[in-house]
Amino acid sequence: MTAHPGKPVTGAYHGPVSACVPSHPNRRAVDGDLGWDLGIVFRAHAKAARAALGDVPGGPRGFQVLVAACAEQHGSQAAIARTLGIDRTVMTYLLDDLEAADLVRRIPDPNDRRARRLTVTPAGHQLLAELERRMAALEAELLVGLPDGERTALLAGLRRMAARLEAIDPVHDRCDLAEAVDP
Amino acid sequence: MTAHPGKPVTGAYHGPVSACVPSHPNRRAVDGDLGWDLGIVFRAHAKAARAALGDVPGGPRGFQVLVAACAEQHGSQAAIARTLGIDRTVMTYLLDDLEAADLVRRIPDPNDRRARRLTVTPAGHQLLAELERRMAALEAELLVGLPDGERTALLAGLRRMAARLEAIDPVHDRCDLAEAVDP
DNA sequence: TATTGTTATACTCTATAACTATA
DNA sequence: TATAGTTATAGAGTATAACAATA
Repeated sequence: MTAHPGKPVTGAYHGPVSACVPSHPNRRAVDGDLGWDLGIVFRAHAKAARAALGDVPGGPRGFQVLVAACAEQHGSQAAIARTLGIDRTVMTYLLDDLEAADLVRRIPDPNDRRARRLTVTPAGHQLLAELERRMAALEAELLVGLPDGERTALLAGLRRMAARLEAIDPVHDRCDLAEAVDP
Repeated sequence: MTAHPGKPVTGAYHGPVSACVPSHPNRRAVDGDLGWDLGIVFRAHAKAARAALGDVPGGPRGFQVLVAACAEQHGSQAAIARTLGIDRTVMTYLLDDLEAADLVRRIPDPNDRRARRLTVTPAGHQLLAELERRMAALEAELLVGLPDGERTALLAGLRRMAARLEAIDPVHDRCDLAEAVDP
């Protein structure tokens, strides 16, 4: 079972840009305080996801690994770790638990005896289907209250933004944006 | 100076809803994988913010406290901690550093001898102005590439969503959404 | 020499509880 | 009894470096 990590993104933070704070009188409502709203929405999603995936071995990251292992059939640990932007040492702990729960299996790569290919077990596929239902429900629940038009606009905007950010600087080391910000 | 916290939200995580992974062939592009995109955008902002606010005593949270203390003039530590959703023990460490840097001051509340009111020093105000410039630049930089229409739609959608989530369950303990998600 | 996967260690942040002093 | 603020302790999570096996 190991002692390892599991769930990242613990909790609070992120910053209001305007000189005031949400629900405060002199808050600048128009400028769309990206950082603050983003933080609220992100944390709401993260918290709901943690709750919904609580029984999955590595929590949300275990789920991610499951998803990625399913998508990249027989990818190596390292490949999948890179895809997800998680450290390979963390991947080891994660897989220890996922494998112990019979959700994935590490199979020696015949072509490269250093590597191990990941396979999702039948139980893994079954759980994955269940988890995706949960996540879809969760997402729908989060978006309740947004008119259809706004909802699609929001999702489209987020997708485009995410795509651009990924293009600039894939997953892990993302350090470019800082330079653009200079006194 | 203390040993204290500082920067939360360390790094990776958050989950793709679809059975696949970004930039992977069989990814469902239309459903707008909220969790995944949200994670990318959030982390990009968080990382840029950490870099931009690196010299501020508590990092992004120090900035937040500064902002809140400025908005809620002479609010008590506890009040501001509640506003920001940070623990009062963390607030202590944060303020130790902010006060040591002469950015805020703890002034005994004459009406309640247990409480201390926070005041932003002149140096604090000056720094705050500078930081807000940086944060605005950062936000603009993040949104580059989004057509004007999409940008306002995205910000509006985020704001509405955040407002609703805040109404459901203010800042800290946000545990309702989980119930809506049931097999 | 570089890479895959593993393990061990140290460090950072957070959560909890205990304590003082007021109310 | 409850609250404001502080302090100390233990825990979860991360990052780093070192290692063995292979390329």
